[in-house]
Amino acid sequence: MSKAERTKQFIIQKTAPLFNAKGYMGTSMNDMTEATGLTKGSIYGNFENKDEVALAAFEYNYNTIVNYLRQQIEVRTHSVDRLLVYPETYRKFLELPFLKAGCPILNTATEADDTHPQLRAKASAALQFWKKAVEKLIHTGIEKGEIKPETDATQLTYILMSIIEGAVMQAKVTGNPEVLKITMDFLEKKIQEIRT
Amino acid sequence: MSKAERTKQFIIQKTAPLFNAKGYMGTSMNDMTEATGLTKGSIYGNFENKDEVALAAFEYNYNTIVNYLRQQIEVRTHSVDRLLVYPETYRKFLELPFLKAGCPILNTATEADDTHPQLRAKASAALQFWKKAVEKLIHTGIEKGEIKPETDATQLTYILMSIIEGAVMQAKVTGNPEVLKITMDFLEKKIQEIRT
DNA sequence: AAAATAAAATACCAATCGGTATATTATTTT
DNA sequence: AAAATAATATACCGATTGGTATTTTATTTT
Repeated sequence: MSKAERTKQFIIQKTAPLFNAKGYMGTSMNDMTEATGLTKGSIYGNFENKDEVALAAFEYNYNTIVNYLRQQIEVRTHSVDRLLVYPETYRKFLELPFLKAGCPILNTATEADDTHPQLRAKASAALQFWKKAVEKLIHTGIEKGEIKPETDATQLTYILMSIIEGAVMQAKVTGNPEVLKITMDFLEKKIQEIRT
Repeated sequence: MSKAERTKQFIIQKTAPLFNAKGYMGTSMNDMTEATGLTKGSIYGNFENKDEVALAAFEYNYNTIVNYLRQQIEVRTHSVDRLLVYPETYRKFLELPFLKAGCPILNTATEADDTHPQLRAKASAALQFWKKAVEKLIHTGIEKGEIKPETDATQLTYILMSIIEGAVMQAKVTGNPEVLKITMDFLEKKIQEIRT
């Protein structure tokens, strides 16, 4: 890895939490130089513009969560236990350092949907990816005989994703984890119900 | 109503859609003069600063939805039918002009939770108000014998709110109403189940 | 180690940001 | 209608925005 490549990664890693907490519009070049300790010239030597950093930062934030979830899922064998990783993770999201500022998909989607086509596309693709991953988990579970074959995979997937995103938004803005506890309890029960 | 009061309302009405679509940071004073046709001096003659307009705009956006929902609820008599107003409304939110840019609570909450304490507080209060309104609808339904007395009002309320907000976010950013159809179908079934 | 190259810092740019003092125009009140 | 007042427009402010050309400093390659 060249010096440039290392610096590039360093900039992404240092600015990613900023973009997630303050948004694209709310994060200035000055914020970025402060967070990295680098000068504007250095940042622009490694990135074309602010957009490019923001897009890379979203990718970084998103991958951090995906990697965490993937790791948690991998160590479990039963498909139902694997599905339970989602409510178990988001139940405690306020304490997870990389989720403290909330879900990057949610944050990016609401800011960018009417303003930033490139970021919007990335958030949209992330949702599609998430949906397919959960659906596959359910289908594999059915094939393995661990999940009831009559389970509506698409419906359960959409319910899981919607409840998580909606509850995360509420818990974050109110500072009250109650909604998280109640909805994740419900989601866990709903997932347990499809066990064969 | 004085001229000043009328102009104030005019400014709020014209800038409110802007704040909902582009956010607080994304809406500039220039955007506001363009949307109103007024000059900066005129806006600052009626408001202390941009913050005050943004707070009033949120209130306006929020009240628009509350009034719409209240009106839809009022014309129904049965508590279950009243609850069904929520999934029925948000199922078609992409077509409702005042919801085209998405839910103002969702948009404001995700932008302001880490950046703008005043807006954050308003979004938080709006959620609390919504929660109490739905809970009361359920409790009244139980008292009137229209809803099963064993219904967990708080749980159903949180599920309703979370699913709606999560599905709205997804439908908005992907442009695909599928998630809305599936989750609102589920929510309607879930509401029908508590009918006595 | 010297030369060549790559990366980072400095110093600057025009444009836009939110905001204001003052002048002008409408609207009320007398 | 005149005078007083309220509301809007004009013209400006310093600060900050994203971005760049150039110089200085590190890092590679020879």
